[in-house]
Amino acid sequence: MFSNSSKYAIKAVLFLAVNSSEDHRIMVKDMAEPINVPQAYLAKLLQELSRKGIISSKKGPKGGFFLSKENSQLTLMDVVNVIDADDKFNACLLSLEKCNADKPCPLHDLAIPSRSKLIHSLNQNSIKDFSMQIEQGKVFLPL
Amino acid sequence: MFSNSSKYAIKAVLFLAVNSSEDHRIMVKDMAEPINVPQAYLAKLLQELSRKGIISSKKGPKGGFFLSKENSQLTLMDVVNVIDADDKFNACLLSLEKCNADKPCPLHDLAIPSRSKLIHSLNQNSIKDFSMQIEQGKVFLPL
DNA sequence: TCCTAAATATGATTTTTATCATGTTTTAAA
DNA sequence: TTTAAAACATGATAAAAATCATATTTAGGA
Repeated sequence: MFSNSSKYAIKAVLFLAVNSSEDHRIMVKDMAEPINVPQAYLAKLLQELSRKGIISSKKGPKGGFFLSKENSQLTLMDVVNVIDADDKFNACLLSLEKCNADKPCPLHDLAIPSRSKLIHSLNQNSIKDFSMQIEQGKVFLPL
Repeated sequence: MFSNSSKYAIKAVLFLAVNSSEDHRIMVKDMAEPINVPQAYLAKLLQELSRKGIISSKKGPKGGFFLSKENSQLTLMDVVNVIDADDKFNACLLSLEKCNADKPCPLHDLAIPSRSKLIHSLNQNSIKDFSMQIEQGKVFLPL
């Protein structure tokens, strides 16, 4: 479903949402282990997310990564779209070009309703929404 | 969701379900183009499916691949499991080892109900069931 | 100002997945 | 019994994804 990189990105963003702030930045080396992602790979990912405006960063001593107010209003779909193709979620399960509601492939009607809820949630809920769920103990980050 | 190989395998099996029979076998070269899969790659895949007992084959002139009665009673999950890991569908969307109903990750409750219908259908409906749907014009194979 | 700590940029390596190529075995039919 | 058409087996190559390494830039603090 998600590429490895996307999973890492989601984990990193949620970790920042819960643990960082404008004036409490977090360094790569301090989040790599907690979220269980290879440090060098994570560094590269965070840099890309930063370049694309999904997360914020500050260089130099006392620097690190964090989420701005604006950042945390973005959705997880925004995060995923940095890495995976935009149409990933709309593509036919069998990758058939001509598959659509009129001429559905054998898996179409099983796949579409299945995914629609997930897609909707990824698109509607902000990162902030997710971090609130975490803080309320409704969901967990055993990352 | 599915690996490329799994998609190819599903397409090939459904094609055989609709177009082949015990005494009308189909050669690799005659199905590669219709289902839009590289011939050499398809050959390798079909051989693996055959070895694992998912499809049947006959060597030599007038040989080819086909589905036996028993083959067509198998499910698409059986097909997919030849190639992808068995637990692919139960794995957490974020690949978190400790994610479960008691301590769900932020995507858990979105993912599980989402996938359950698909998984159920892949497990319950036989290949024959799918080929009947195709023959009844309910779904299509614009492969 | 200078040193050091951090992100940044870039590229190399490894691993996995997908694809291609080629020789071997089986079997129907001439 | 010979030939040729098919699957079968195995390995080589290519492409993509994941991972690692290293030099550069920025900025805080002594």
